[in-house]
Amino acid sequence: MPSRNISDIIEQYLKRILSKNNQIEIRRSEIATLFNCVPSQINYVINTRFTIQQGYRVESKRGGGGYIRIMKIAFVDQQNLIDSIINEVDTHISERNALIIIHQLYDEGIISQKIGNMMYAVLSHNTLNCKDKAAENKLRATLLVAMLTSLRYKRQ
Amino acid sequence: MPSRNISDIIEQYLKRILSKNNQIEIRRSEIATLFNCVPSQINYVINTRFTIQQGYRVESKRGGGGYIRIMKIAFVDQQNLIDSIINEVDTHISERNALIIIHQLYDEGIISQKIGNMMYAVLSHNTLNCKDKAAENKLRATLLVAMLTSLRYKRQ
DNA sequence: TATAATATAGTCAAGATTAGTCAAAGTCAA
DNA sequence: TTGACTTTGACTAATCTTGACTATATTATA
Repeated sequence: MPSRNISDIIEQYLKRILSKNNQIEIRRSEIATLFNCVPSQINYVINTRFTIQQGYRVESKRGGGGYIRIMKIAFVDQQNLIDSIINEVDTHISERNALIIIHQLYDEGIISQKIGNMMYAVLSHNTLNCKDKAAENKLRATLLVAMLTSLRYKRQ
Repeated sequence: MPSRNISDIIEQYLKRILSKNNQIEIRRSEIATLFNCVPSQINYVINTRFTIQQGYRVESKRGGGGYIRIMKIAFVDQQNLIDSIINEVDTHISERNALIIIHQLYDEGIISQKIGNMMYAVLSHNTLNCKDKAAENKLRATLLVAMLTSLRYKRQ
C-alpha cells in the first residue's frame, strides 16, 4: 500500500490505531506537528476518509481542551437493503414517496412504528413547509438520506 | 475519556457526587480553591453544564453563609419531560444544545440509541448546512419540535 | 436601629486556546 | 493538458479562562 502523500499516511496512522481501539481522540495541532503539516490538513483527511459512508463518526470540540474524536461504526445486518433504498432517493422527493419509503422500512422490519412516526413527523409537508415546492422536496430528500444513513450503523 | 480542561473536571466532580445524592450544596470559593481556578469559573461550569435542559436546577445565596445548591430534577413521567423540553426549545437552537437534549432523552430512557442517532443525523450541522446560521438554527428548532411531538404519542 | 464592614455569589468582556472553513496554489496521473 | 486530488494559510468560530467590577446577605458597630 504505497502512500506518497501526507493525507494517505495520516489516514493509515489513524486507521491503524482505530483497528485496535475503535475510538480515538486526537488534538488537531499535535497530529499536524507529528506529520509536519498545517492543522487544516487534518480536517481534509477526516472529511475525505472518515465519513459516515466509510463507517466513521466524528465529534469535536473547540477551545481549551478541544479535541477531535473518531469512532468506528459497526453496520447493521440490513445494510445492503438500506443502501439500495438510499440509492432510490433522488435529490428531491415528495411527501407521498417519502411515506412509501417509510412504510417499506417498517415492512422490512428495519424500523419500529415509533421511528416511523418520527420520520414522518420530520418529512411531512406540515413540518417542512418551504416557500416553494422544489425547495421543500430537496430538503426532504436531504433529511431522508441523513436518516437512512443513520440506520446503516449501530453505535458500538 | 481524558478531560484536559478544568471545566470538564469540575463538572465530573460535581456530577459524581450528584449521582449519589441528587442534591449538593457547595461554596463557590471552596470549589475554586480545590481546583485552583478563579471563582467565576464555577459559574461558567454551572451555566454550561447544569442547565434545566440538562436536568438540573440551581439555587444560590450571596452574603455570609452563601452557597450554590444544585439539584437533579426528577420528572414525574416521560410525557412531562417531553413537554417541558418542547417548551424550552425556542424558535432557534444550536447543534450543541440539540445534542444535549438528545442525550437527556436517552438518559431518561425515552429514546433508544437508534432513535438518538437518527435525531442527531437530522439535526447535525453537517446535514442542515444552511446559508446563514440563524436560518439553520431555526430549521433545527422546527425539526426538533416535530420529533419531540412525535414522541408524545404512544403507539405500539 | 442605622450604618459600616465583611463575606459571599453574579456578570461581563477581554484574552487564550482550540478546531472549522474556504479558496488559491500545487501536484500528478490519464 | 486537463481535471481530480492534495496542500497551504488566512480568516472565522467555538469554548475555556481570568479578573475587574457589581450585587446581595450577614455581622459588627455606632
